[in-house]
Amino acid sequence: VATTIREVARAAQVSVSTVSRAFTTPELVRQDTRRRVIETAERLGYRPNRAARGLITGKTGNIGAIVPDITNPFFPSVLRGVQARARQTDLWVFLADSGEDPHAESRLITEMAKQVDGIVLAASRMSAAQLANATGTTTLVFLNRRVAGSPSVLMDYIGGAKQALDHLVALGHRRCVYLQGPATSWSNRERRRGLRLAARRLGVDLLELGPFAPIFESGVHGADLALAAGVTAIVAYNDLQALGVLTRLADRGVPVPEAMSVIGFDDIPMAAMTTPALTTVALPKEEAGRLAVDVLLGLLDTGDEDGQAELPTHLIVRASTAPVRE
Amino acid sequence: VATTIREVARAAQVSVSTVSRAFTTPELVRQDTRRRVIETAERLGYRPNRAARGLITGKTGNIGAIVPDITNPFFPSVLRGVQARARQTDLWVFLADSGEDPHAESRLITEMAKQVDGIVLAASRMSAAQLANATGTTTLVFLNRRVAGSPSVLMDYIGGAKQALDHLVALGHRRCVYLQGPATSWSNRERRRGLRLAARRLGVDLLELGPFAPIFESGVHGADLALAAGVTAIVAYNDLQALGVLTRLADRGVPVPEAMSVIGFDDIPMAAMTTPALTTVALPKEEAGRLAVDVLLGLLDTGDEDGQAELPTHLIVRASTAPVRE
DNA sequence: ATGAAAGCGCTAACAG
DNA sequence: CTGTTAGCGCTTTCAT
Repeated sequence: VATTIREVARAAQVSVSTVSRAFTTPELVRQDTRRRVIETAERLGYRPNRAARGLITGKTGNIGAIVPDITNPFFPSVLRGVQARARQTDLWVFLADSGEDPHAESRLITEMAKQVDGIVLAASRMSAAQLANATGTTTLVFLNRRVAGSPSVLMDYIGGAKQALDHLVALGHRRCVYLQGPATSWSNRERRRGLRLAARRLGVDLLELGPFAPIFESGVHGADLALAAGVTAIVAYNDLQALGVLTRLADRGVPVPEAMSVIGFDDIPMAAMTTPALTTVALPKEEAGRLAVDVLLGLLDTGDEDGQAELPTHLIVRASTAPVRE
Repeated sequence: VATTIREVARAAQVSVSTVSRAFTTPELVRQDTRRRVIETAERLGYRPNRAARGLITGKTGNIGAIVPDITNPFFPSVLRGVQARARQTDLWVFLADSGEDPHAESRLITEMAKQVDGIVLAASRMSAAQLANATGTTTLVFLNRRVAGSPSVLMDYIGGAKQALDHLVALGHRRCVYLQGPATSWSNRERRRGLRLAARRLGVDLLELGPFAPIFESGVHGADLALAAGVTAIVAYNDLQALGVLTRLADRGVPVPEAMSVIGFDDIPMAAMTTPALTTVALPKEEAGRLAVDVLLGLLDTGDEDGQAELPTHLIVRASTAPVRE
């Protein structure tokens, strides 16, 4: 039913190789021949079969994107970046959701490996051992996780955490709590590290709670804990948690930002839409997705291990933070 | 680098055909031979090359999923359903985001067609002409759009709209506004139709505003319009819009639900997390995604045009609706 | 029950 | 610049 290269060749009065060349290495075909071929192909509705091509070139023209939870608003943004950049290079992206399960994640990689040129692995939750095992099956680019010897796209959480605490200190806060994310999350460890560093430098009391799942409900949970701890500010692992904090605080009649300041990480769309709007460390989500594909492409083309790219982050001050009350 | 069927054949002392059969038609291979083959394959880490297989069987083992905007929380839920069901059948899913652009959507279909067995097209924004053109390139299953002669997974918006208005009327509301979604959206037309039907039957004044994009900002915009129109209740095209309404109303000092009732459609995760929590017509998003894949699979297997499946919807009453004030 | 051989649609030497 | 030929890894007749 689909037009093949042979039919085009016959119709255009050339050999199949010429048709093939007209598409893959046009500079090797005489101008007018090429035009004739392309026109004929167009007319016949010919589209090269990528599977057949891949069989011989060894490249599939596909990449994979694996995320822990597609319903976490952070990841759709990343995926949009991945997908947009892939489309520009005529690459297609296989989507997979590991459901926050490291084991499922590792299985997905193995099974996907055969039909992709590489995989963008977002916020991998795998253990070091699983990681070592997965590396090697196919070209992997990590997003939001640093892995020794593997290319990755990172974000400057140390800087972001510093900005968050500087902001809080400028407002007079001295006692804050950090609501942790998943224990398996590299970003959580990194954000915590940044917070600790800054807290020590600034002489701020930093209490760490958790780990918690990166979801709204954890914030609801954590808010009560923070309240009991008597702090004046809460830094959440991500915006989803922070939103949960906001809701719980409102329910308990604690005015934000008057009685408690709240900061998140991510800057998901909803962060700007709540009342009060959320102060948060904004992350370049789409850009990270695009960059991850670039890194992958670079790796495939030149084989150079570009190592780790780190993207800047910046605090967006909205309405959920204010000077500490006397 | 990857193990091929030939190596397995040699190692297991059989021909390649036997290895092939052991995987695809095990009943044609003697028990012990099969076991030996499978074991050898396992040991060698052999995984059949799907592209090569597809070349000859004509099936790729891939399906496509196209959504208008992956950052709209409705779609990640659908995608999760699609992906989960696909994985159960050892199918892989290509993801594409059309960016709400009908033209891009139609191009994506054509380009994707060659490498998939079928496509789940969520909330297609294409015109009837573009639709007619796209049908036929590959097997298409529509989700949230009725297309004559094409299989689709629909939701009962008529029923949902009825529930919403019944609820409003029970609370004493007589004048409401409907904030429309995109003009190109079938769900918008359908929800509007359901609302009109119910309004007529119940003797409710229904004012229609829009069309608007299915985003938060449209709700902000629409809230002012609704206020000026002097209604007591707002039904938004979707939860994102409804959230915008809530925010704007709060900013303008209009208490919800005391001075205005607000209802959305979708039941995105955020709907339960706002203050007040949003009353909304819940849609079976994941289920729809799974069902779409089932329909697609059925179509591919048996070729039967199952026609249109319609999933039930139900109103979830939360805190954004209340009796109209005297 | 198993093997040999013929391709699926395409690209990549290798000749001219 | 273009054509011929040999496969890529696999499934599927057709024999045996």
